[in-house]
Amino acid sequence: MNVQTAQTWQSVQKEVLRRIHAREWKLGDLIPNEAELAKEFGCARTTVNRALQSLAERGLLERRRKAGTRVAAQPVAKATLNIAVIRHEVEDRGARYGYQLALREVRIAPTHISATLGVGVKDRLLHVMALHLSNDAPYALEDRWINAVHVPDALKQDFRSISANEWLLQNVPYTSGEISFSAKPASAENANYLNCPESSALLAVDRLTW
Amino acid sequence: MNVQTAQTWQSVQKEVLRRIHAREWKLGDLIPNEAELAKEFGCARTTVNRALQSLAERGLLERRRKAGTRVAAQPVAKATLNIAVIRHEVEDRGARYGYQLALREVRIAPTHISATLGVGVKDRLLHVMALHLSNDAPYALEDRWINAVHVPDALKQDFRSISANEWLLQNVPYTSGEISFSAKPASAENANYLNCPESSALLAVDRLTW
DNA sequence: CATGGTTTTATGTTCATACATAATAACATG
DNA sequence: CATGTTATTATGTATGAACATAAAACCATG
Repeated sequence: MNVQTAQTWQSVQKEVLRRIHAREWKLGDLIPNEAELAKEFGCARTTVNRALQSLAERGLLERRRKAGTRVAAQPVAKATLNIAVIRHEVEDRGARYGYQLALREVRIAPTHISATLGVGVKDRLLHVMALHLSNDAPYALEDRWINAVHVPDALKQDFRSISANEWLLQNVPYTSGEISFSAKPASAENANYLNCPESSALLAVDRLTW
Repeated sequence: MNVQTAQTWQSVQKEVLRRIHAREWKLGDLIPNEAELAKEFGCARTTVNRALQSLAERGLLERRRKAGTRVAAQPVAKATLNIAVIRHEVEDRGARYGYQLALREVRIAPTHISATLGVGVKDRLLHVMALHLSNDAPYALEDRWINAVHVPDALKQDFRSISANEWLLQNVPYTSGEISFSAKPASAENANYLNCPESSALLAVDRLTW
């Protein structure tokens, strides 16, 4: 009953982490309940609760009422990645940012787009394509479909001086979405915009946001 | 002073989110302090604190002692992505998983590797290359350098039946790291292992974990 | 022995209070 | 007027007590 003093929830968390790493508590193991840990650490249960909850959010612990807390059997590493505005991405590297609108139209979307967005095949969407430049060299091609029903203000924007990427982030802070990464060879159209050889390896970031 | 009842920290969070989205609080705005919000919502400051802290973690609010809380001027969208074991990735898609060790050696790493890992140029690292198969087709090529100083047990593993990916996750739960995505054309070596044309577009996931 | 209700238990959350801490603002002092 | 010192203030955190809730375990009843 290794009583310690000066407990903050971070220090409790640190100790719990240590035990997991040191394999005192192995993967899948049930760990002592909050009350016991509180007694051992000499702090309030609330404090232990805060520490464990935070670790559960990170995916290192799995907690269920009544069942108790166990070390995640399969510690799904959760990474948080910061999705920045493309302009900042470029500027943070010390490069000069440039922006160029390539296309802006309101039209019926291709079926695979309307299906993914969950809109009717006949619904009109705002379609914007633009080039982001880093030191005048093509950096990224933005190809975006915006549902005008949810973002009516977007129709008023011409996106000639500000990118949809940045405008949306400033005007429609979103809270949830999906992202997927893939690598694709450059299509003829891509190659044209990006000024690169056809079928070069491109990083495609598909986003879906609400 | 819109007093409400039945406040949970989630409901407070929801209301704060609503105000941000409704632009009652605009980007960069200073919002009322915890005590005021608590009074308005008719709950304890602790509850408001919990709600705001969680939103700050998500990157929607910026908080500084004494300075107060403001809506993030640049709402850096933070996405949490789950890094699964490759085997599960494959199996979750209903495919048959296969694994094949291609190379296992202990050697001095190339300078760009040792530099990134922050080890001496003469330090010996465990180098493992392996192929992950999905329905017998090459799915991913794992190219891994392990610092034997930090993970001595890895030297005892031959990685012939379990991948380094999975073994490490099970035996060395890590807590922090970096990930970067990029697209690369397949090198001759890659193409050989993955059984694909040279210079096809590959998604490269560079990880650095402690 | 299946089934449904009841108890038990571990986590989830709220609250009031108290004190800690960082950072700004106000002030004083040379 | 620059510079260092001292309040002031908003967030950060700990605590014990209380009640909520989900889920497992137990038990009775047909």
